Amino acid sequence: MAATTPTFGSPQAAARNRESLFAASDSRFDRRLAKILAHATDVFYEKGYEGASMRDLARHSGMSLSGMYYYFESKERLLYLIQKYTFTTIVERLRERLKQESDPERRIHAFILNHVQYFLANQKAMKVLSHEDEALKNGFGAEIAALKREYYRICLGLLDEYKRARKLNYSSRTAVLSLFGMMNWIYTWYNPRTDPDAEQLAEEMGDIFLRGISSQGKVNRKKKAVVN
Amino acid sequence: MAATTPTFGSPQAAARNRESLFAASDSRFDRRLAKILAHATDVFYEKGYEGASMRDLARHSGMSLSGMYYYFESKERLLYLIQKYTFTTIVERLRERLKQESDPERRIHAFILNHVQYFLANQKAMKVLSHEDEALKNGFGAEIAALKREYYRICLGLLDEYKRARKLNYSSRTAVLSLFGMMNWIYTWYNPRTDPDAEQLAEEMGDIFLRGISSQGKVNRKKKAVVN
DNA sequence: ATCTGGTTCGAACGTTCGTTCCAATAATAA
DNA sequence: TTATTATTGGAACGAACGTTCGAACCAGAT
Repeated sequence: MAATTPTFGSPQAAARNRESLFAASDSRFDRRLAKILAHATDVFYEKGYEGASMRDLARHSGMSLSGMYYYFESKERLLYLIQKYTFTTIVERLRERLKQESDPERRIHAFILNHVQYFLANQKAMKVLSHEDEALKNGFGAEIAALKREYYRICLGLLDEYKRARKLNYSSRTAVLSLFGMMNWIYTWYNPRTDPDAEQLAEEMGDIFLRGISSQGKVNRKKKAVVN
Repeated sequence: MAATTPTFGSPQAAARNRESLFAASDSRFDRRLAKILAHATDVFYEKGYEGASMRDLARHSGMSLSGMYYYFESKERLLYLIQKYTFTTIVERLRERLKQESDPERRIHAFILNHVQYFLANQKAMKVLSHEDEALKNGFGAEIAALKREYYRICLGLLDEYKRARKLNYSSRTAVLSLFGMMNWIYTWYNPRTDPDAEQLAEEMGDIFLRGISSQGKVNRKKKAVVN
């Protein structure tokens, strides 16, 4: 219940970040909050949600421990704000990209490119989103879970489209989740100095995945040619 | 240094689990330790390493808090023992399976089947291994990291074999890590009541992956046939 | 100069953390 | 039985945790 109807330490702070989601960081308050979220993302990235203390977060934000509570009511809500913003943004961008593509195969490529690009451009936030999946309880957790389900369903829809258009028959669920696994695992191994950039990585993964789901039956042992 | 030359609370406990790795759970001590590890795996699975307290672990083991320290010197070492045992076992089983396969494609399938089967049969331990990757520091962490590298290299070798045998040219590194992503992500979504069993899941993922890396160029838009 | 509302922080609250000490108990050997 | 060793747990340690409180500070308006 504290999750759905939170009591804020200060009435000014309360009215602000309740619904604004600080997306439009206009006011002084919103701008400062956005900076705190950015620093908190760094700390969560390095120490994990449980491992990071409010004192760590305060120190990295250049603010006192108690001062933090002027901007959010609890550590849990801080994580929630980070995850919600990150997820909302990636879904937003995806929707814009999908508007411009109609071919089922290209739409899947667009999905993958969007995910990988955003993932690498915001690696820390995306790790916090992927890794701290179970950290939020009750209301907070439910809201993020809903966003996740929405994102999942978009991808599922793309794969169903593609399956119908090509008359294939794979399990869309297994395919979606395998694809998510490929992409979300990136944060555990990616090294920007030695590994390919976002566009190339998206292409490699996209090729593996699309070829993987695109033919019936087992792997052919001989070379193939177009017959029709 | 505490990691490489640990001091045990009790001299009896010290000599035991130092090198035995409790694999051969013969003595009373080893059997009890194995049970504690099993219960601790459950708790780490549900609450994470940082989120699980020694008091949680003790309660689930039906033992007093201080009694736990007779079996291991620290919470960190407890996680280390779980991870080391799990990883050692999966590598062991893999080596046995690979002995029986010589065809490069079948060897990759064997790798995937081994991983997925063990993953689903020991889902909790495998989540603790995958998810709590950065929890161990210094000596403990280095040892697990070495096992991980070994496992990675085995898979890399299999993909290189396959690439040479089929005269393909994908990036083995990206391929390995994509495959690991697919498989290790399972713990975030798998539902034994509704999702396919290990053999079928391994087959689906194996098919996606192998077809994905098996052809050159882009996805063909037409049907294919064997010509040679 | 005073007032007002937004912003900051030092100090402290009560709780929980991992770990230790040491006495008590159970098992085994003599 | 007694002597010895292996195992257990109650109580406590100091440190760290998330959160709260109230006083202080700062800006801009009056």
